[in-house]
Amino acid sequence: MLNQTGSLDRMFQALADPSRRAMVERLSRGPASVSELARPFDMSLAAVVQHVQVLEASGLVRSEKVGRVRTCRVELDALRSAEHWIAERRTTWEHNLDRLGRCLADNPDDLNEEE
Amino acid sequence: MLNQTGSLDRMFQALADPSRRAMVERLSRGPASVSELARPFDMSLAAVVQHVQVLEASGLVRSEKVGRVRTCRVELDALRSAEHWIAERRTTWEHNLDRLGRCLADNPDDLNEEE
DNA sequence: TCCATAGTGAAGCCTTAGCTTGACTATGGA
DNA sequence: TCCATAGTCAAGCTAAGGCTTCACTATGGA
Repeated sequence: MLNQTGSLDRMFQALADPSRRAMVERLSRGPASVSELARPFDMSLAAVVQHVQVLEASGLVRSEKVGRVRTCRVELDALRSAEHWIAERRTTWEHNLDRLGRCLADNPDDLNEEE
Repeated sequence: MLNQTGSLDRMFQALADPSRRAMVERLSRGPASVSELARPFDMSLAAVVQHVQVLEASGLVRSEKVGRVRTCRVELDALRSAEHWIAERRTTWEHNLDRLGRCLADNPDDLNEEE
């Protein structure tokens, strides 16, 4: 869990590209070869391979080659940790708003501070 | 909800930078001015302003200027929708693994298909 | 044995990101 | 009224990102 900064960088960076998100989307429905991943795209195979490499470097996807076919699948833990980072900030902020709300409800005069 | 592709691009892109994540982190603990956001960084104010603009364009942060101070705060909905995208893929894949597991448990002979 | 399939690797190209600096514009307190 | 504060705007620079093409390397089926 230490120094996850770089890995979060790579994960969010990986998810920032619509083609790569589409690939993750596809892989969430089951493993696929690079060529299968490439099918929906109007893009060279080489480009798709590069996207897969980015996804793999980010930890979001794992792949292994059997014969001449490289099969890719999503990596649950990485998905979880990206989700978790966001959830943490969200809930922190939600609790803040909550406290603020209760505070305002308790002291209705404080809308304009110190007035 | 339609055509959220571009906005997801911008959100994940925004979260891909460690400085910007640190700013979101800071803002999740409460609103802050641009200068406050800048304080922890060894970076020009202008650079920080540009980060804030990226965050704002992504929808993750909202800001408003009062007097000469621009106050920033995180936007809950955007945070939720980024989180949601990941959660969807994750659960889809989790259910897949689940089904696979049950399937293998039911037909222990299918480990090598068709053999 | 031959050919089509499935990738790999490297070079190059153009665009975008993440800064910097320097000049400039409100604001607001002493 | 003046000056420090808090931003804003615009160049410009370097590096990274997202492609392409082309040449090349297994594999596996007919």
